[in-house]
Amino acid sequence: MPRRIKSKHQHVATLEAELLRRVRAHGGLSRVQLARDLKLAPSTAGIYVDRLVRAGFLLETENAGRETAGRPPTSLVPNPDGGRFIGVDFEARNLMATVVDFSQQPLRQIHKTLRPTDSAGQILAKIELAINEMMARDSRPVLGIGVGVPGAIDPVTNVAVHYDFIKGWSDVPLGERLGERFGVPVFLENNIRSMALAELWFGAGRGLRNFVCIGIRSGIAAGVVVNGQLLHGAHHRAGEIGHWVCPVPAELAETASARRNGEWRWQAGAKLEQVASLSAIVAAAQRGLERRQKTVLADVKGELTIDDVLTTAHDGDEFALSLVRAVGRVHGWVAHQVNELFNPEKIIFAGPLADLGNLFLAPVRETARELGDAGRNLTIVNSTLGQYNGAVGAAALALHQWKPKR
Amino acid sequence: MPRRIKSKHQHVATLEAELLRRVRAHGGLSRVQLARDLKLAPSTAGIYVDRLVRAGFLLETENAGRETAGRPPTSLVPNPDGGRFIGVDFEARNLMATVVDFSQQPLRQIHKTLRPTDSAGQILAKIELAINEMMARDSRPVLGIGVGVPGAIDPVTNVAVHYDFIKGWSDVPLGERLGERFGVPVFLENNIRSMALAELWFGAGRGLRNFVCIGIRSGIAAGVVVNGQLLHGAHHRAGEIGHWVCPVPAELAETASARRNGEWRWQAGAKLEQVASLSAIVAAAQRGLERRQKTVLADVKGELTIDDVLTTAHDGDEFALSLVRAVGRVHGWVAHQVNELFNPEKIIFAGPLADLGNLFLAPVRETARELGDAGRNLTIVNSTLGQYNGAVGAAALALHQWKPKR
DNA sequence: GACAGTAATTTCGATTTCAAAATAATACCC
DNA sequence: GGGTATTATTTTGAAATCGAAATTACTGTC
Repeated sequence: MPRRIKSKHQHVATLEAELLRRVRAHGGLSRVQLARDLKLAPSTAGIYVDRLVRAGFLLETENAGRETAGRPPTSLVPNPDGGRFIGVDFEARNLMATVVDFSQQPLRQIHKTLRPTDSAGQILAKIELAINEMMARDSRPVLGIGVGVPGAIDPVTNVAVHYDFIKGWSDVPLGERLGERFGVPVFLENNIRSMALAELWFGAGRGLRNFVCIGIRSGIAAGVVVNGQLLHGAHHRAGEIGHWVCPVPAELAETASARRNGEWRWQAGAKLEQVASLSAIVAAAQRGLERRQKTVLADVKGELTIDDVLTTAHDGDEFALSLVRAVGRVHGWVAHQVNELFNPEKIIFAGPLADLGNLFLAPVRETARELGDAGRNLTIVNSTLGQYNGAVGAAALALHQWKPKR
Repeated sequence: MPRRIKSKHQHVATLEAELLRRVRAHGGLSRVQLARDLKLAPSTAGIYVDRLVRAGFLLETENAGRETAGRPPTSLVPNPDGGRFIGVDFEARNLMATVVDFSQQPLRQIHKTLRPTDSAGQILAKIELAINEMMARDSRPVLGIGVGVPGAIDPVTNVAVHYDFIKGWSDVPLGERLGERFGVPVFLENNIRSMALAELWFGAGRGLRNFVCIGIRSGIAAGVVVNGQLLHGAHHRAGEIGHWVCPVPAELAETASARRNGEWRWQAGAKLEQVASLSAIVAAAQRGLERRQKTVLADVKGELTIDDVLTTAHDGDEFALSLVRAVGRVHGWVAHQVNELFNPEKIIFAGPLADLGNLFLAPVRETARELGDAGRNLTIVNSTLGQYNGAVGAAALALHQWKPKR
């Protein structure tokens, strides 16, 4: 399907950007391989590559010992000194930022804590502060900034539309504001979707064209990649499975009567976020403590946090483990439903639960297998990208959307 | 994003096909409007349109009284005499076929009944018979054949991979076979997806870029349109929500104990197809009769059919109605889940239940609204295309995929 | 070490597509 | 009825891209 681009010059820049993307994704390509990949004539690929080499975005490298006959290809790699990109990822509690060089190697990463009481303005200030820190101390120019924003965004106007958990976070013209402040292009994306991009380019989704990344943090959402592209939906709200109505395992039920029978239960209007998110786990743990469950969590001083529950589970506490397993079973159901609807190659779980490894993953897989035959074709894995996941994805977003000037 | 096509000539044909698609979708466009739509220079659009007019695929028409200043545009319409396309749609019980002219006006439609005992070979023969009937009696050449196939297909090799309800229906090289027999290009698509295409081009999905069509027949599946394109998934199995694990309303529960409390219930492993498909309705009705439910269905002689239940519901029988409403509630839940995940502009229900109108739709909408706030942005409708839905979609598939020879 | 074989890249018109300017066909105003 | 504004289409020369034919830089063989 041909998709034409407005002006001829814009089109040229788009093609150059596409070449850069390929080279980054698959380091060490030759002109001919690029031509084949992008369905260009070899001569055309040559013209563009030469231009990019001359502009300092690509480097020609010697390639190591070769076996085959024929003129050896000249391998191309992105020039690390081509420029830098900054990625920021935040939600209600945390802000992560990273800088990467032109070959997408991370240079530096920082983490800032946000207070739940911070206003939109204060958070904006902290974002700008973080970006400032990342810009400093380097001769290579910053070419773009990517931001993973919680809640809904409008990628056309680059406005952050709304997020429940920050006061006054409505219609924030984030793109415009940062663009003016720093004088470089700014790219926004929803934050679970930028995590999915990180998986697509660096993580478990590398090389795949169809996968789903499910992020479990305070809320739950999915980033869906179809044909190598992120799914946005009609109003950029695709993937909000936190509002899915789901079954509730006994361990996570709120009322005593619901806990009584061991089976899963349909509870009118039970939302996935209220059943199987990090905050739901904390709430369930607290209910357990009120019931005087036998658990080392009882010794925790002060407010119970999700880290308490997860480390306790990791150390083998039976109660904490039972919560993790129950949540895993719910997400096994989620994986099954998602698999039947999308038929992806892989489902990737991201967030602190994924860091627990098999403690979380085993019940997910087991439940998914019980529910569907198709489960056998499906790979379910934990993300291994860690907590800078979203920031790296945001930086990569900027890097991929950016186009060389002509 | 530029997508380049192999050979230059193939690309030209692709562009011509794209122009034809636009003109058909939006009859009466001018050269300039086409150029704007496809982001071509007006001069380029002119060249291609001229070629298509000369080839007899487009007609220039006088346009009626105009108001605005400026040179009036010359409207373009597809030439009905450009050729014909045949569409076939079948599942275990029925086969529908249609011919449409080049402007996608249906010329003739036929319906054949299939026996559950028919073998793959017999069904193949009936398909060829139906196509033969559609080819006859017309001077305009048949340019392509589209087939809506039940079960999984491989659109690359044009092989029908598998379908449970026809004996021996595995790896049928349908595309190759029909192509050799009739000497024209053959295009395959899964059944429900061709219904979604019909909605996209002629029905409730016209002009939309994101919607979901849910087909309720013997099984249940969804055809998902994202950015104006059908979703296929990694193994062409996307949309198989018939295997979703869903809640079960009391009216549809199988066991007496499950029926006891009025609430919905989570039943381990209850699959949507076993709960809320046409066959599930018949089964639930039969269970009701065994319980000696008061209903006019008790008077039906012979095997109970889905038509019996639906007409009885339409006539106001309280028991039959309760089944329809319960199924409607389940699909309200389905609509909610689909909406949260895809964020489509519309959800369209197709199949015999949709023909019941509000009897079915009201409980769907009510449940969807109860479950999610987002439901307010969402339009849920019944298909109005009737039973030739799939066949028309298959014909349109051929028409849209077909490219003029150069 | 010359020579064939092979694959990558470059060269060289030819074709496609573009942007901008010129032309055509209408409505509206006086 | 003639001039002006407006929009659609066509013309025109230039830029992008192509396909095929050199050319280049290797490996392997005698």
